[in-house]
Amino acid sequence: MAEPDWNEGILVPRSERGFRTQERLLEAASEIFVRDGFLDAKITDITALAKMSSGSFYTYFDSKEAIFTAVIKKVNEGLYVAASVPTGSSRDPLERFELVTRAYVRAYQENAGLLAILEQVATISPRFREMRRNIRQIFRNRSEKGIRRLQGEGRVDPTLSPRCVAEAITSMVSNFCYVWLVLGEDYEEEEVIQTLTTLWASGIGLKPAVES
Amino acid sequence: MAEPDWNEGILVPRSERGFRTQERLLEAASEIFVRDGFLDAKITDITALAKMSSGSFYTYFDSKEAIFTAVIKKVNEGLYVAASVPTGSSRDPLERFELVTRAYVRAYQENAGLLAILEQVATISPRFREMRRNIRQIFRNRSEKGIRRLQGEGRVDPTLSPRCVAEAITSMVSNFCYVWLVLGEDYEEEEVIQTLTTLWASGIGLKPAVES
Amino acid sequence: MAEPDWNEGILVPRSERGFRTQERLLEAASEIFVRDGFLDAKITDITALAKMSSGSFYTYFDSKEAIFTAVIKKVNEGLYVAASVPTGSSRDPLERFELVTRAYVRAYQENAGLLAILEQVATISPRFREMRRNIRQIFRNRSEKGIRRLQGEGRVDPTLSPRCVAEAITSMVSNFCYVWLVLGEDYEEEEVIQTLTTLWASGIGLKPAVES
Amino acid sequence: MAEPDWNEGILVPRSERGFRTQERLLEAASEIFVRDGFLDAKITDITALAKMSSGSFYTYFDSKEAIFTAVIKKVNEGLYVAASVPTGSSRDPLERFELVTRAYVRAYQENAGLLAILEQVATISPRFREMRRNIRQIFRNRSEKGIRRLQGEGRVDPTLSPRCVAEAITSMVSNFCYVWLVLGEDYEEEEVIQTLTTLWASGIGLKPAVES
DNA sequence: CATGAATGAGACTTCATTCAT
DNA sequence: CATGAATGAAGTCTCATTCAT
Repeated sequence: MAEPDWNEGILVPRSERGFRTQERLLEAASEIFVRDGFLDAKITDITALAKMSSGSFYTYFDSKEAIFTAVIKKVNEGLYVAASVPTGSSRDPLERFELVTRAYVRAYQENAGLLAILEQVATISPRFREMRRNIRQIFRNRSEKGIRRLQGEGRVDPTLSPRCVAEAITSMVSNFCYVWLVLGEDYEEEEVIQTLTTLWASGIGLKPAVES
Repeated sequence: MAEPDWNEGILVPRSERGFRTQERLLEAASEIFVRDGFLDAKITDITALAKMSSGSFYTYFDSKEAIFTAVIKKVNEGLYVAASVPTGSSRDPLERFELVTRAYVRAYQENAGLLAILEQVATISPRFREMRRNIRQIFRNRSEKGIRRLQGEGRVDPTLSPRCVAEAITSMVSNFCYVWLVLGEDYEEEEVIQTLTTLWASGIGLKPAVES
Repeated sequence: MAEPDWNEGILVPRSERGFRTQERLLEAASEIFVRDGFLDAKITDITALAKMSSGSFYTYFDSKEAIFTAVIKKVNEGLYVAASVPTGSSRDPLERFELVTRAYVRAYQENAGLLAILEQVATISPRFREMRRNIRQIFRNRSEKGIRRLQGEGRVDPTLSPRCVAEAITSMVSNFCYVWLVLGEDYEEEEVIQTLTTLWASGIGLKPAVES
Repeated sequence: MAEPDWNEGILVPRSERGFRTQERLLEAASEIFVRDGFLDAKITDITALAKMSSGSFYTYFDSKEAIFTAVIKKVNEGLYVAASVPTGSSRDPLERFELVTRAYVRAYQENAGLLAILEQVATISPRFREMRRNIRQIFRNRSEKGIRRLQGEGRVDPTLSPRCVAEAITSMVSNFCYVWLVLGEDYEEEEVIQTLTTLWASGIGLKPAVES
C-alpha cells in the first residue's frame, strides 16, 4: 500500500537558472533513454547532450532512476489526462468507449518511445512496475465503474464480473498499443480504434438503451 | 524474416554423462533466472547450484544468452502445444474458444516464473523479442483463421478486420495472464476463462450456426 | 622547525557583521566535525547548519583544513592554559603533579569531542600532526624541567633520563585520557587523577624533601 | 560485545596457485599501505605492484578494508605473541616487567610501519578501533592480573586500583612506542626499556620480596 | 558580500568470458 | 572434460572549490 515517493531523488532547484538547467537535463535524458534504453543510457551521455559537466547531473538528480522517474512522470500525467478524458454523461456508451479508446491511443502514440522504455524498466524494477500499475488502474477502474452502471441500467449482461471484464479490456487496449506502437506491427489507426471499440462494446453485450 | 537459430550457442554433449550435466545446468539456470531475473543472474550462481565449476559452464553453453534460450525453448514448446491444442472441427466455436483459452491459461500458469523473465529479456534483446513474437503469432494466426472462417460462414460481422481482431484478442488474453499471473492481480481461474471466452465470442458478434 | 602559520587560510572579516558570521561558521563546524569526523564533514553541512550558502564559506576560510585549524586553535589554547597551570613554587611536588594532572584531565574532558577528531586528522595530515605535537611538548617540557630540578635537589633518582621520563609520563597521561574519554573505557575521575599522580610521583622515586 | 568477524571479506582460495596469488597481494598491500596510508592506497596500485589485473583483487578480497584486515591480522598476531611472552613464574617481577616491555617494544619496532596505519584507520573505522582495542586489552589484562597478585603478596600498595593502574601503564608503554617509533622522536632503545620498566615498577611501589 | 550553480578528476567495483593446469 | 584463477573494460558518483550573477 505504501505508495513510493515519486519525488525522491529529484532535487528542487533554488534559482531560475537551476530550474532551466534541470529542464535541459530532462530533455536530454528523454532523448537518450529513447535512443539507448534505460540500461544502456549513460549519465555522461545525458550531460554531454545537455552540454554540461557530468558532476552537474547530481545537483539535480540523485541517480539514473531518479531522472527516469522525473521523465516518466510527465508521460504519466499525459496518460492520466487521456484516461480521464471527460465523456459527458449524456452520450451514447458506444461513443464514450470510442472517445476513451481514441484518447488512450493518441496519448500512447505521442509517448510511444518513452513508454517502451517504461515497459522495460517495469520488468526490472518494482518501483516502476508500481508506477505503470497505477496508470493502468485509472483506466481499469474507470471501465469497471462504467460497466457496473450499465449493468444497473440493464444494458449489459449482469453475470459478468465488472472487475474481471475491465481488466480484460484494459489488457486488450494497452497491450494492443504496445504491440502496434512499440513492437511495430503494422496497423491503421482508425481501424484499430473502431475494432477495439467494437470488441469492447459487443464483448460486454451492450444493448441499445431501452426506450420507454 | 531470417529466423534466428535457436540452437546457436547450445553445445551438444558427446557422452551420456555430459548430457546429464547439461540437464543439471538447465535446471539450475531455471531456478536462478526465476529467482534473480536475467540481468542479475550470475553464471557462478548457476554453476554453484549445479555443483560444478564456473569454467565448466562453457563446455555446454556459449553464453548466458544461450542457456536462457535453452531454458525458454522448453517453455515455448509448452505454449506452442497449448496454442495448437486440437479442437476438433465438429465442435461449437464457443467451446473451441474456451478450450484454447483454457489451454493457454494453463500453459501460462505452469511457466509463469520464466515467462516473467522472458518478458524482461524481450524488452532488452531483439533476439528474444523475436522469440516471444513467434509464439504470439501462433495464437494470433490461429484466431485470425478462425475468424475468417466464421465470417465465411456468415456467423461473424464481415466488416471486422480478422487480423486486427485477432491481434486484439491475443493482447487481451496474453496480457491478462501477465497481469494476473506475473504481476499478481488476484483473480479466480474459472472466472477468468469464462470472462475471456465470453468477451471473445461476443466481441466478434458470434451468432449461432444458421440451421438449414 | 619552520612552524606552520596557524592563521593561514583564516580570513579576517572587515565588519562586525562579518565577524559574527565567521563565529557562526566556527560553531557549526565544531558540531559537524564532532558528529561526522574530519573526513566525512561536508562544507555544505557546515554552511547549512550556519544557515548560509555554501559559497559564503570561502569568504571566511580558504579551505576545510583552515576552518578545522581555527576550530582546533581554541581547543589548543585551552589545553595550553591547562598544561601551563601555575603551581606556585612553594608547594609540595606531589601536590603540583596532582594539580597539573587535574588541569589536563579537565581540559581534555571539556574538549574530548574535538580532540578525538584532532587525533584523527593528525594521523592524516603532517600539519596537524605538528599541531598536536606542539601541545604535547608543552606538557613534556614542563615535566622534564621539573624532574631536572628535583634531581638537582637530590629528591629523584639521578640516573633517569629526564627527557625520556617526561615523554613516558606524558604518554601515560595523554593516552589514558584518550582511552578513557574518547574510546569510552569506564573510569571514575578522582580515581584516575589519584592513580596517575601516584604512578608519576612514585615512578620517578620522589622522596620527601630533605630537611636541614 | 558482538566481536566482528575478522575473516569477513577475505575469500579462501581453492587451489595452491590461488593461495600464492593471495600472498602476493598481501605483500603488495603491506608495502602500499605503509607507503601511502590507508586512505590514499589504491587497489590498482596494489594489483600493479603484485603484477596482476585489477579485477583479480576481488577474487581474494571484497574490499580495501578486507585486505587491510588481513594485513593487520598478521601484525596483530605478532603483537599478541609479544604481549603473551612467557615470563616464568619463578623470576623477579622487575625482570618480568622488563621482559614484557622488551617484547612489546620489539614487536612494535618490527611492525611500526603498519601500526602507524592501523592507528590512522582506527580513528576512522569502529571496526579497526575494535581490533586495536583487542590487542591492547591483552596487555592491560595481563598487567592487571600481575598487579593483583603482587598486591596479594603484600609487595604492592593495596589501595591502588589494579585495572586503572594497568590501563595507565599500558598507555605509557604503547603511546611511548607510538611517539618514538611512528612520530619519530629520537630515543635510544635500551634507555627506553629501562626507563619504562623502572617507572612501571617504582610507580606501583614494588617492594623486594619479603624474606622469611 | 551573498548566493548557489558548475566543475571534473578518478577510484572502486562487477562479472561474463578465457585460459592454464 | 573439469577446475577455478585471471582478465579488463567501463560507468557511477563525490564534493572541495570556483565563479557568474
